[in-house]
Amino acid sequence: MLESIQDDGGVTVSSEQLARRGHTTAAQVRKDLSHFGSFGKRGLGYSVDELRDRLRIILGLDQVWPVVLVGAGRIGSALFEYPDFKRRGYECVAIVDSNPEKIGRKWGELVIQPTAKLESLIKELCATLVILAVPASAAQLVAECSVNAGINGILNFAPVQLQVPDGIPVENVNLVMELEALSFQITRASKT
Amino acid sequence: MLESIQDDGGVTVSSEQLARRGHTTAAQVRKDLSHFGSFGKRGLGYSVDELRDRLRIILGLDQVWPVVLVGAGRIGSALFEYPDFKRRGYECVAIVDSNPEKIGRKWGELVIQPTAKLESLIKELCATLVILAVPASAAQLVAECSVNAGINGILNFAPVQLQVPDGIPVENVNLVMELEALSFQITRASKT
DNA sequence: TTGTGTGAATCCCTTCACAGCG
DNA sequence: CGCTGTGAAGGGATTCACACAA
Repeated sequence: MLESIQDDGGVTVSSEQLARRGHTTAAQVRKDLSHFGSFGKRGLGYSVDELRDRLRIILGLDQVWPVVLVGAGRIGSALFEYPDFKRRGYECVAIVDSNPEKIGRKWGELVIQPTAKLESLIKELCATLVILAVPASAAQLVAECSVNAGINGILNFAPVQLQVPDGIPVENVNLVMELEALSFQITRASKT
Repeated sequence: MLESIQDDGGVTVSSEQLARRGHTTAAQVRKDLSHFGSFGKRGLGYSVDELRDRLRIILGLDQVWPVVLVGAGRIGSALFEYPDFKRRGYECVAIVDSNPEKIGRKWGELVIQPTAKLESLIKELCATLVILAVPASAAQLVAECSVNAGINGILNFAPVQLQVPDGIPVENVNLVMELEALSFQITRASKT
Protein backbone atom coordinates (compact mmCIF):
# COMPACT_ATOMS: atom_id res chain seq x y z
CA MET A 1 0.00 0.00 0.00
CA LEU A 2 2.91 2.28 0.64
CA GLU A 3 3.60 2.71 -3.05
CA SER A 4 0.23 4.36 -3.55
CA ILE A 5 1.10 7.20 -1.21
CA GLN A 6 2.82 9.87 -3.26
CA ASP A 7 4.87 12.79 -2.05
CA ASP A 8 2.35 15.64 -2.15
CA GLY A 9 3.65 18.16 0.37
CA GLY A 10 0.86 19.28 2.69
CA VAL A 11 -1.85 16.99 1.41
CA THR A 12 -3.79 14.93 3.92
CA VAL A 13 -5.68 11.68 3.68
CA SER A 14 -8.49 10.43 5.92
CA SER A 15 -8.79 7.00 7.48
CA GLU A 16 -11.87 6.57 5.32
CA GLN A 17 -9.88 7.07 2.10
CA LEU A 18 -7.09 4.78 3.25
CA ALA A 19 -9.66 2.15 4.15
CA ARG A 20 -11.13 2.14 0.67
CA ARG A 21 -7.71 1.61 -0.89
CA GLY A 22 -6.81 -1.20 1.45
CA HIS A 23 -10.14 -3.03 1.40
CA THR A 24 -10.68 -2.45 5.09
CA THR A 25 -12.58 -0.14 7.43
CA ALA A 26 -11.83 3.36 8.67
CA ALA A 27 -11.92 2.20 12.29
CA GLN A 28 -9.40 -0.50 11.48
CA VAL A 29 -7.00 1.97 9.91
CA ARG A 30 -7.21 4.30 12.89
CA LYS A 31 -6.74 1.50 15.40
CA ASP A 32 -3.75 0.12 13.53
CA LEU A 33 -2.06 3.49 13.19
CA SER A 34 -2.79 4.48 16.79
CA HIS A 35 -0.88 1.38 17.82
CA PHE A 36 2.29 3.18 16.77
CA GLY A 37 1.42 6.60 18.13
CA SER A 38 -1.04 9.30 17.17
CA PHE A 39 0.08 11.21 14.12
CA GLY A 40 -3.20 12.29 12.59
CA LYS A 41 -4.83 15.69 12.84
CA ARG A 42 -8.41 15.73 14.10
CA GLY A 43 -10.79 17.19 11.62
CA LEU A 44 -8.20 16.88 8.85
CA GLY A 45 -6.79 13.41 8.55
CA TYR A 46 -3.21 12.24 8.19
CA SER A 47 -0.47 14.21 6.50
CA VAL A 48 0.58 12.06 3.57
CA ASP A 49 4.24 13.00 3.90
CA GLU A 50 4.39 12.41 7.62
CA LEU A 51 2.49 9.14 7.33
CA ARG A 52 4.87 7.86 4.69
CA ASP A 53 7.93 8.79 6.72
CA ARG A 54 6.59 7.28 9.92
CA LEU A 55 5.62 4.05 8.25
CA ARG A 56 9.02 3.81 6.59
CA ILE A 57 10.65 3.94 9.99
CA ILE A 58 8.17 1.55 11.61
CA LEU A 59 8.66 -0.98 8.83
CA GLY A 60 12.42 -0.55 8.92
CA LEU A 61 12.50 0.76 5.36
CA ASP A 62 14.73 3.68 6.27
CA GLN A 63 17.75 1.43 5.89
CA VAL A 64 19.27 -0.92 3.35
CA TRP A 65 18.89 -4.64 4.03
CA PRO A 66 21.66 -6.79 2.59
CA VAL A 67 20.12 -9.96 1.18
CA VAL A 68 21.70 -13.25 0.14
CA LEU A 69 19.84 -15.13 -2.55
CA VAL A 70 20.10 -18.91 -2.25
CA GLY A 71 19.14 -20.71 -5.43
CA ALA A 72 19.84 -19.33 -8.89
CA GLY A 73 16.94 -21.07 -10.61
CA ARG A 74 13.92 -19.46 -12.17
CA ILE A 75 12.42 -18.14 -8.98
CA GLY A 76 15.78 -16.79 -7.97
CA SER A 77 16.25 -15.00 -11.25
CA ALA A 78 12.72 -13.61 -11.19
CA LEU A 79 13.45 -12.13 -7.78
CA PHE A 80 16.86 -10.88 -8.76
CA GLU A 81 15.48 -9.00 -11.74
CA TYR A 82 12.50 -7.63 -9.84
CA PRO A 83 13.01 -3.87 -10.02
CA ASP A 84 11.06 -3.02 -6.86
CA PHE A 85 13.54 -5.04 -4.89
CA LYS A 86 16.42 -2.67 -4.85
CA ARG A 87 14.13 0.32 -5.05
CA ARG A 88 12.64 -0.65 -1.70
CA GLY A 89 15.91 -1.02 0.10
CA TYR A 90 16.71 -4.67 -0.38
CA GLU A 91 20.15 -5.16 -1.86
CA CYS A 92 21.24 -8.55 -3.10
CA VAL A 93 24.83 -8.86 -1.91
CA ALA A 94 25.48 -12.48 -2.90
CA ILE A 95 24.01 -15.35 -4.89
CA VAL A 96 24.60 -18.96 -3.97
CA ASP A 97 23.74 -22.17 -5.79
CA SER A 98 24.65 -25.84 -5.51
CA ASN A 99 24.67 -26.54 -9.23
CA PRO A 100 28.31 -26.65 -10.46
CA GLU A 101 27.18 -25.47 -13.89
CA LYS A 102 25.84 -22.26 -12.42
CA ILE A 103 28.66 -21.53 -10.01
CA GLY A 104 30.97 -18.91 -11.46
CA ARG A 105 28.38 -17.38 -13.78
CA LYS A 106 27.73 -13.70 -13.39
CA TRP A 107 24.37 -12.11 -12.70
CA GLY A 108 24.96 -8.41 -13.08
CA GLU A 109 27.98 -7.65 -10.93
CA LEU A 110 27.64 -10.77 -8.81
CA VAL A 111 29.33 -14.12 -9.33
CA ILE A 112 27.30 -17.14 -8.27
CA GLN A 113 29.02 -18.81 -5.31
CA PRO A 114 28.93 -22.43 -4.15
CA THR A 115 26.57 -23.28 -1.29
CA ALA A 116 29.54 -24.23 0.85
CA LYS A 117 30.39 -20.57 1.12
CA LEU A 118 26.96 -19.50 2.32
CA GLU A 119 27.85 -19.28 5.99
CA SER A 120 31.02 -17.27 5.49
CA LEU A 121 29.36 -14.98 2.95
CA ILE A 122 26.56 -14.12 5.35
CA LYS A 123 29.09 -13.30 8.02
CA GLU A 124 31.45 -11.33 5.84
CA LEU A 125 28.76 -9.31 4.11
CA CYS A 126 26.71 -8.87 7.29
CA ALA A 127 23.63 -10.06 5.44
CA THR A 128 20.43 -9.71 7.42
CA LEU A 129 18.07 -11.69 5.18
CA VAL A 130 18.26 -14.82 3.07
CA ILE A 131 15.86 -15.74 0.33
CA LEU A 132 15.46 -19.48 -0.08
CA ALA A 133 14.62 -20.25 -3.69
CA VAL A 134 15.77 -23.85 -3.49
CA PRO A 135 14.05 -27.24 -3.74
CA ALA A 136 12.16 -28.40 -0.67
CA SER A 137 14.76 -31.08 0.03
CA ALA A 138 17.53 -28.52 0.49
CA ALA A 139 15.66 -25.81 2.33
CA GLN A 140 16.01 -26.98 5.94
CA LEU A 141 19.75 -27.41 5.63
CA VAL A 142 20.21 -23.99 4.08
CA ALA A 143 18.03 -22.45 6.77
CA GLU A 144 20.12 -24.00 9.54
CA CYS A 145 23.30 -22.86 7.90
CA SER A 146 21.94 -19.33 7.63
CA VAL A 147 20.84 -19.28 11.24
CA ASN A 148 24.27 -20.45 12.33
CA ALA A 149 25.77 -17.59 10.39
CA GLY A 150 23.59 -15.18 12.33
CA ILE A 151 20.90 -14.36 9.81
CA ASN A 152 18.02 -12.17 11.04
CA GLY A 153 15.18 -13.30 8.82
CA ILE A 154 14.24 -15.82 6.13
CA LEU A 155 12.00 -15.54 3.10
CA ASN A 156 11.19 -19.12 2.17
CA PHE A 157 9.85 -20.21 -1.20
CA ALA A 158 10.31 -23.92 -0.58
CA PRO A 159 7.13 -25.83 0.25
CA VAL A 160 8.26 -26.97 3.71
CA GLN A 161 7.73 -25.71 7.23
CA LEU A 162 11.20 -24.68 8.27
CA GLN A 163 12.28 -25.51 11.79
CA VAL A 164 14.20 -22.53 13.10
CA PRO A 165 14.87 -21.18 16.60
CA ASP A 166 12.33 -18.84 18.16
CA GLY A 167 13.05 -15.24 17.37
CA ILE A 168 14.10 -15.78 13.76
CA PRO A 169 11.20 -14.56 11.67
CA VAL A 170 10.31 -16.67 8.64
CA GLU A 171 7.93 -15.63 5.89
CA ASN A 172 6.69 -18.40 3.64
CA VAL A 173 5.57 -18.08 0.04
CA ASN A 174 4.04 -21.33 -1.04
CA LEU A 175 2.65 -21.09 -4.54
CA VAL A 176 0.76 -24.34 -4.46
CA MET A 177 -0.87 -23.40 -1.16
CA GLU A 178 -2.09 -20.16 -2.66
CA LEU A 179 -3.72 -22.08 -5.47
CA GLU A 180 -5.18 -24.55 -2.98
CA ALA A 181 -6.64 -21.65 -1.03
CA LEU A 182 -8.38 -20.55 -4.21
CA SER A 183 -9.70 -23.96 -5.11
CA PHE A 184 -10.93 -24.40 -1.56
CA GLN A 185 -12.84 -21.13 -1.66
CA ILE A 186 -14.31 -21.93 -5.06
CA THR A 187 -15.29 -25.43 -4.00
CA ARG A 188 -16.75 -24.10 -0.78
CA ALA A 189 -18.74 -21.37 -2.52
CA SER A 190 -20.20 -23.77 -5.05
CA LYS A 191 -21.57 -25.94 -2.24
CA THR A 192 -23.68 -23.24 -0.63
CA MET B 1 1.40 -29.74 4.85
CA LEU B 2 -0.37 -32.23 2.66
CA GLU B 3 2.82 -33.28 0.96
CA SER B 4 4.24 -34.51 4.23
CA ILE B 5 1.48 -37.05 4.61
CA GLN B 6 2.61 -40.19 2.83
CA ASP B 7 0.50 -43.13 1.74
CA ASP B 8 1.12 -45.63 4.52
CA GLY B 9 -1.95 -47.86 4.47
CA GLY B 10 -3.30 -48.31 7.99
CA VAL B 11 -0.95 -45.94 9.73
CA THR B 12 -2.43 -43.29 11.99
CA VAL B 13 -1.27 -39.89 13.13
CA SER B 14 -2.26 -37.99 16.27
CA SER B 15 -3.29 -34.37 16.48
CA GLU B 16 -0.20 -33.90 18.61
CA GLN B 17 2.09 -35.10 15.81
CA LEU B 18 0.31 -33.03 13.21
CA ALA B 19 0.58 -29.99 15.46
CA ARG B 20 4.33 -30.32 15.72
CA ARG B 21 4.69 -30.47 11.95
CA GLY B 22 2.47 -27.48 11.38
CA HIS B 23 3.82 -25.28 14.17
CA THR B 24 0.49 -25.22 15.94
CA THR B 25 -1.30 -26.91 18.84
CA ALA B 26 -3.05 -30.26 19.11
CA ALA B 27 -6.29 -28.59 20.17
CA GLN B 28 -6.11 -26.38 17.11
CA VAL B 29 -5.70 -29.32 14.77
CA ARG B 30 -8.65 -31.15 16.32
CA LYS B 31 -10.90 -28.09 16.21
CA ASP B 32 -10.02 -27.38 12.59
CA LEU B 33 -10.60 -30.94 11.45
CA SER B 34 -13.80 -31.31 13.46
CA HIS B 35 -15.11 -28.36 11.50
CA PHE B 36 -15.38 -30.64 8.49
CA GLY B 37 -16.69 -33.72 10.31
CA SER B 38 -15.24 -36.20 12.76
CA PHE B 39 -12.93 -38.62 11.08
CA GLY B 40 -10.51 -39.48 13.83
CA LYS B 41 -10.51 -42.59 16.01
CA ARG B 42 -10.45 -42.01 19.77
CA GLY B 43 -7.40 -43.45 21.41
CA LEU B 44 -5.70 -43.92 18.04
CA GLY B 45 -5.59 -40.74 16.02
CA TYR B 46 -6.36 -40.12 12.38
CA SER B 47 -5.91 -42.65 9.60
CA VAL B 48 -3.33 -41.07 7.33
CA ASP B 49 -4.97 -42.40 4.18
CA GLU B 50 -8.44 -41.29 5.14
CA LEU B 51 -7.20 -37.90 6.27
CA ARG B 52 -5.41 -37.31 2.99
CA ASP B 53 -8.43 -38.30 0.95
CA ARG B 54 -10.84 -36.20 2.96
CA LEU B 55 -8.61 -33.15 2.79
CA ARG B 56 -8.18 -33.60 -0.93
CA ILE B 57 -11.93 -33.42 -1.36
CA ILE B 58 -12.35 -30.51 1.07
CA LEU B 59 -9.67 -28.51 -0.71
CA GLY B 60 -11.06 -29.38 -4.12
CA LEU B 61 -7.90 -31.24 -5.12
CA ASP B 62 -9.82 -34.22 -6.45
CA GLN B 63 -10.22 -32.43 -9.75
CA VAL B 64 -8.08 -30.74 -12.36
CA TRP B 65 -8.17 -26.94 -12.42
CA PRO B 66 -7.49 -25.38 -15.82
CA VAL B 67 -5.30 -22.33 -15.36
CA VAL B 68 -4.46 -19.48 -17.71
CA LEU B 69 -1.10 -17.86 -17.14
CA VAL B 70 -1.04 -14.16 -17.93
CA GLY B 71 2.49 -12.81 -18.31
CA ALA B 72 5.32 -14.80 -19.83
CA GLY B 73 8.09 -13.04 -17.93
CA ARG B 74 10.37 -14.49 -15.32
CA ILE B 75 7.74 -15.09 -12.71
CA GLY B 76 5.50 -16.65 -15.30
CA SER B 77 8.22 -18.99 -16.46
CA ALA B 78 9.16 -19.91 -12.92
CA LEU B 79 5.57 -20.90 -12.27
CA PHE B 80 5.20 -22.68 -15.57
CA GLU B 81 8.22 -24.85 -14.88
CA TYR B 82 7.30 -25.51 -11.27
CA PRO B 83 6.84 -29.27 -11.19
CA ASP B 84 4.43 -29.37 -8.23
CA PHE B 85 2.00 -27.37 -10.26
CA LYS B 86 0.75 -30.02 -12.56
CA ARG B 87 1.32 -32.68 -9.97
CA ARG B 88 -1.18 -31.01 -7.69
CA GLY B 89 -3.91 -30.75 -10.24
CA TYR B 90 -3.32 -27.35 -11.78
CA GLU B 91 -3.02 -27.52 -15.54
CA CYS B 92 -1.83 -24.56 -17.50
CA VAL B 93 -4.09 -24.48 -20.56
CA ALA B 94 -2.97 -21.19 -22.07
CA ILE B 95 -0.29 -18.54 -21.80
CA VAL B 96 -0.92 -14.92 -22.66
CA ASP B 97 1.44 -11.98 -22.97
CA SER B 98 1.31 -8.46 -24.36
CA ASN B 99 4.89 -8.37 -25.66
CA PRO B 100 4.84 -8.92 -29.46
CA GLU B 101 8.28 -10.52 -29.26
CA LYS B 102 6.97 -13.25 -27.01
CA ILE B 103 3.69 -13.90 -28.77
CA GLY B 104 3.98 -16.96 -30.96
CA ARG B 105 6.81 -18.55 -29.00
CA LYS B 106 6.22 -22.01 -27.64
CA TRP B 107 6.52 -23.05 -24.03
CA GLY B 108 6.25 -26.80 -24.07
CA GLU B 109 3.14 -27.55 -26.09
CA LEU B 110 1.64 -24.10 -25.66
CA VAL B 111 1.96 -21.11 -27.96
CA ILE B 112 2.00 -17.74 -26.24
CA GLN B 113 -1.13 -15.82 -27.20
CA PRO B 114 -1.78 -12.08 -27.35
CA THR B 115 -3.57 -10.50 -24.41
CA ALA B 116 -6.45 -9.56 -26.67
CA LYS B 117 -7.42 -13.21 -26.77
CA LEU B 118 -7.53 -13.64 -23.01
CA GLU B 119 -11.28 -13.37 -22.65
CA SER B 120 -12.08 -15.79 -25.44
CA LEU B 121 -9.43 -18.24 -24.28
CA ILE B 122 -10.84 -18.36 -20.77
CA LYS B 123 -14.29 -19.02 -22.15
CA GLU B 124 -13.26 -21.61 -24.74
CA LEU B 125 -10.99 -23.54 -22.43
CA CYS B 126 -13.31 -23.19 -19.44
CA ALA B 127 -10.43 -21.96 -17.34
CA THR B 128 -11.26 -21.60 -13.66
CA LEU B 129 -8.16 -19.74 -12.48
CA VAL B 130 -5.88 -17.04 -13.84
CA ILE B 131 -2.41 -16.31 -12.61
CA LEU B 132 -1.45 -12.66 -12.99
CA ALA B 133 2.30 -12.41 -13.46
CA VAL B 134 2.16 -8.99 -15.09
CA PRO B 135 3.35 -5.50 -14.14
CA ALA B 136 1.26 -3.63 -11.60
CA SER B 137 0.04 -1.22 -14.25
CA ALA B 138 -1.61 -3.98 -16.27
CA ALA B 139 -3.04 -6.10 -13.48
CA GLN B 140 -6.39 -4.40 -12.89
CA LEU B 141 -7.29 -4.48 -16.57
CA VAL B 142 -6.40 -8.14 -16.89
CA ALA B 143 -8.38 -8.93 -13.76
CA GLU B 144 -11.48 -7.22 -15.11
CA CYS B 145 -11.14 -8.99 -18.41
CA SER B 146 -10.84 -12.33 -16.62
CA VAL B 147 -13.86 -11.64 -14.44
CA ASN B 148 -15.89 -10.73 -17.51
CA ALA B 149 -14.92 -14.03 -19.05
CA GLY B 150 -16.27 -15.83 -15.99
CA ILE B 151 -13.11 -16.69 -14.12
CA ASN B 152 -13.55 -18.29 -10.68
CA GLY B 153 -10.39 -17.21 -8.90
CA ILE B 154 -7.27 -15.07 -9.30
CA LEU B 155 -3.73 -15.58 -8.10
CA ASN B 156 -2.18 -12.13 -8.25
CA PHE B 157 1.56 -11.46 -8.22
CA ALA B 158 1.26 -7.78 -9.08
CA PRO B 159 1.76 -5.38 -6.19
CA VAL B 160 -1.71 -3.83 -6.34
CA GLN B 161 -4.99 -4.41 -4.53
CA LEU B 162 -7.24 -5.67 -7.28
CA GLN B 163 -10.79 -4.38 -7.35
CA VAL B 164 -12.99 -7.34 -8.20
CA PRO B 165 -16.65 -8.16 -7.51
CA ASP B 166 -17.54 -9.89 -4.25
CA GLY B 167 -17.46 -13.63 -4.56
CA ILE B 168 -14.39 -13.82 -6.77
CA PRO B 169 -11.58 -15.03 -4.51
CA VAL B 170 -8.22 -13.35 -4.97
CA GLU B 171 -4.97 -14.54 -3.44
CA ASN B 172 -2.13 -12.05 -3.45
CA VAL B 173 1.56 -12.83 -3.48
CA ASN B 174 3.50 -9.64 -2.94
CA LEU B 175 7.20 -10.29 -2.68
CA VAL B 176 8.14 -6.86 -1.43
CA MET B 177 5.49 -7.05 1.28
CA GLU B 178 6.92 -10.34 2.49
CA LEU B 179 10.31 -8.72 2.82
CA GLU B 180 8.77 -5.74 4.56
CA ALA B 181 7.10 -8.07 7.02
CA LEU B 182 10.52 -9.49 7.83
CA SER B 183 12.23 -6.15 8.22
CA PHE B 184 9.36 -4.98 10.42
CA GLN B 185 9.70 -7.99 12.70
CA ILE B 186 13.46 -7.60 12.90
CA THR B 187 13.24 -3.88 13.56
CA ARG B 188 10.55 -4.49 16.16
CA ALA B 189 12.51 -7.21 17.94
CA SER B 190 15.65 -5.11 18.11
CA LYS B 191 13.74 -2.35 19.90
CA THR B 192 12.64 -4.48 22.88
C1' DT C 1 -4.97 -46.18 28.68
C1' DT C 2 -4.77 -43.12 24.78
C1' DG C 3 -6.32 -39.46 22.06
C1' DT C 4 -10.62 -37.59 19.86
C1' DG C 5 -14.51 -34.34 19.89
C1' DT C 6 -16.51 -30.56 22.11
C1' DG C 7 -18.67 -27.31 25.45
C1' DA C 8 -16.76 -23.55 28.41
C1' DA C 9 -13.52 -20.10 29.40
C1' DT C 10 -10.31 -17.03 27.45
C1' DC C 11 -7.99 -14.19 24.52
C1' DC C 12 -7.49 -11.15 20.73
C1' DC C 13 -9.02 -8.54 17.05
C1' DT C 14 -12.59 -5.94 14.91
C1' DT C 15 -16.39 -2.77 15.16
C1' DC C 16 -18.99 0.69 17.52
C1' DA C 17 -19.65 5.02 19.35
C1' DC C 18 -18.40 9.23 20.91
C1' DA C 19 -15.55 12.67 23.49
C1' DG C 20 -12.57 16.08 22.13
C1' DC C 21 -9.29 18.57 19.23
C1' DG C 22 -8.29 21.45 15.21
C1' DC D 1 -18.08 21.12 11.62
C1' DG D 2 -14.95 16.83 10.36
C1' DC D 3 -12.16 13.38 11.66
C1' DT D 4 -8.99 11.36 14.97
C1' DG D 5 -8.03 8.52 19.03
C1' DT D 6 -9.82 5.35 22.17
C1' DG D 7 -12.60 3.09 25.79
C1' DA D 8 -16.38 -0.30 25.51
C1' DA D 9 -18.89 -3.87 23.25
C1' DG D 10 -19.01 -7.60 20.28
C1' DG D 11 -17.55 -11.63 17.80
C1' DG D 12 -14.56 -15.02 16.19
C1' DA D 13 -10.84 -17.85 17.05
C1' DT D 14 -7.73 -20.26 20.27
C1' DT D 15 -7.04 -22.81 24.45
C1' DC D 16 -8.63 -25.55 28.28
C1' DA D 17 -10.43 -29.48 30.23
C1' DC D 18 -12.77 -33.56 30.27
C1' DA D 19 -16.40 -37.06 28.98
C1' DC D 20 -16.19 -40.83 26.28
C1' DA D 21 -15.02 -44.10 22.53
C1' DA D 22 -11.68 -47.59 20.97
